Amino acid sequence: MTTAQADGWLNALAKDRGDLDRSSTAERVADKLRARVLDGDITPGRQLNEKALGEALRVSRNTLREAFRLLTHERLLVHEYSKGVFVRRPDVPDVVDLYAARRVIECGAIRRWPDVDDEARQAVRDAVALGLACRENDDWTGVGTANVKFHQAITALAGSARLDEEMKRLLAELRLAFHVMGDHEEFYRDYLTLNQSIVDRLDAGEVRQAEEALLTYFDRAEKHLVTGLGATR
Amino acid sequence: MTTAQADGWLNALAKDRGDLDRSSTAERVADKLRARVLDGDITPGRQLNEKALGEALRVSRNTLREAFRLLTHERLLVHEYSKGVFVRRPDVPDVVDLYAARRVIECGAIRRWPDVDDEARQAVRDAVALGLACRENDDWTGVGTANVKFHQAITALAGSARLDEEMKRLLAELRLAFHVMGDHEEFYRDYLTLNQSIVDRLDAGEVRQAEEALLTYFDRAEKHLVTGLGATR
DNA sequence: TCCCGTCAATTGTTCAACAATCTCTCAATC
DNA sequence: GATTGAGAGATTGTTGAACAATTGACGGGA
Repeated sequence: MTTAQADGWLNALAKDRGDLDRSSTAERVADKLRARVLDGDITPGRQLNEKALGEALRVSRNTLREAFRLLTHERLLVHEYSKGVFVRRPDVPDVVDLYAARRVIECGAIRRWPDVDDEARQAVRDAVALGLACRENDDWTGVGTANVKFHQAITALAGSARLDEEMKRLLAELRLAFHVMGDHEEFYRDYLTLNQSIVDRLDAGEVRQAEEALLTYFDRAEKHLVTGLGATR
Repeated sequence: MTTAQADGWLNALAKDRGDLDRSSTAERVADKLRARVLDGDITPGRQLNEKALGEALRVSRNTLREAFRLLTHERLLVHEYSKGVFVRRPDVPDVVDLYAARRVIECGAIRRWPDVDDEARQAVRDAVALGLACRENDDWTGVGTANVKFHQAITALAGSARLDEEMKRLLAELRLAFHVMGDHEEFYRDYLTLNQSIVDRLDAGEVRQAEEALLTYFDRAEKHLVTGLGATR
C-alpha cells in the first residue's frame, strides 16, 4: 500500500488523465470540420466530397468517413445513402423540434436552482456578466457565445453530463439554423436583457417567474428563427 | 400533371418510403450487435475483437469499425484508444447521471399532458395496459419492455423527436446497468403499479401529483440500481 | 418535350499491408 | 518477494488500392 500522501499525488494525476487520452486521426479531422461548419465557413446544404476533402486534409477516405460518422451523429452533417454527406440545413420543423426539447430540458434544469451548489449558480451569473461585457465592447459575436454559455450553464444545473452533451448538440444545430437565415446579431440585444432578468429573478428566489421568463425567451427565439427560415424558401 | 387519384397512390407510396431506404452494411451490423448487447448476450465490460467479429459477421474491419462508431455514440460501447471497444459497463456515477437526466426530461414532458393531443396521451395509457396484460401472463420480460414503452410515451409528450432519441439512448444504457447487476425482474411489479397510479392521476387532471409520483419512481429505481451496482464491486 | 441509354463521377465495401500500441511473459535486479 | 526492463505476439490505427453499385448529367431519337 502507498501512503496517504502518495494517494494525494495519484488523485491529482488522475485528474489530468484526460490530457493523456490521445485522439484518433478521425477525431482530429472531425474537430477541424466541426469548427468550419459551426463558423459557417462550410454553408448548410453543401456537400462534402470524400476525395477532395481527403486530399485536402491528407487523410485516407476511410479515416475521413469515420470523421463523417462522428459529425453525422452530432447532427451537423446528414448522410444520404450513395449520395454522400451534406452540411445539415435545419428547416422549420427542425427548429420547432429543437425548441420543444430545449423547453423541457432547460425549464426542468432551472427548477433545480434552489438545490444546486453555488458553483453551478455562479456559472449562470458569469455567463450573463460576460455577455454584458461583450456588449459594452460592441462584440456581438462574443454576446452570442455568451448566450450559448448561459444556456449551457442553465442545463448544467440538472447535474447530468449526458444532458450537457445533448444540449451542446442542440445548440450546435441551432447555430446551423442561424447560418441558414444569416445571423442577425442585433437580436442578441433582446436576449441579453432577458437573460439578465432571468438571473435577477433566480437570485430573488422567484424560480417560477424565472422559468416563465425563460419560456418567453424560447417563444421569441423560436418565432425569430421560424420566420427567418420561412423567408429563405 | 397527374390526376388526384394518382396523387393518392403517390402519397400512399411515400409512406412506405422508409422501407426502401437501404441501410448500409455498417448499420445492419450495428443492429445485430445492438440486439446482442441489449439482450445481455454480450456482457458489459467484454471486449469486442475486430478480427474475430469481422470474420464471424463476414464484414471487413472497416465496416465493422463503422458499426462500432455507431454503437459508441449510442453509449452502448466505449472506445479506448489503441485498446479497442468494450461493452459499456455503467457504474454508480453513471446511474446517478442517467437519473438526473431522466428526472429533468420526463418531468418536463409530463407537464405537457394538458396541452398534447389525445393520441400521445393514449400511448401512455396503452403502455400501462400492456404491462398489466403481461403481468397477467407472468411475462416479466414483457412487463419490462412495457415499462420502457411507458417512459418513452411520457417523453413523447414533449413532442420532440430529438428528445425521444436521447431517451432511447438513456434507457438502453440503463438496460446495460440492469445486466451488470443481474436483472431481478420481480422489481417491475412495484414499478407497474406506480405507473398505473401516475396515469390515474393524469386522467384525474392532477398533473402535479403525477409528477411527484414519477419522481418517487425515479428515486426508488435509482436506489435500486445504485445498491445493486454497489454490490458488484 | 419527353423518354431512354450511355458514361463519368462518386460513394459503398472489401482487402492487404504496415505502423503504432498494448499486453503478457520472463528474466534480471534490488 | 517486489519491481523493473526487454522482447515477442497480438491487436488496433491508418493508409492506399481495387472493384461494385449507384447517381446525375448529357445527348440522341421519337
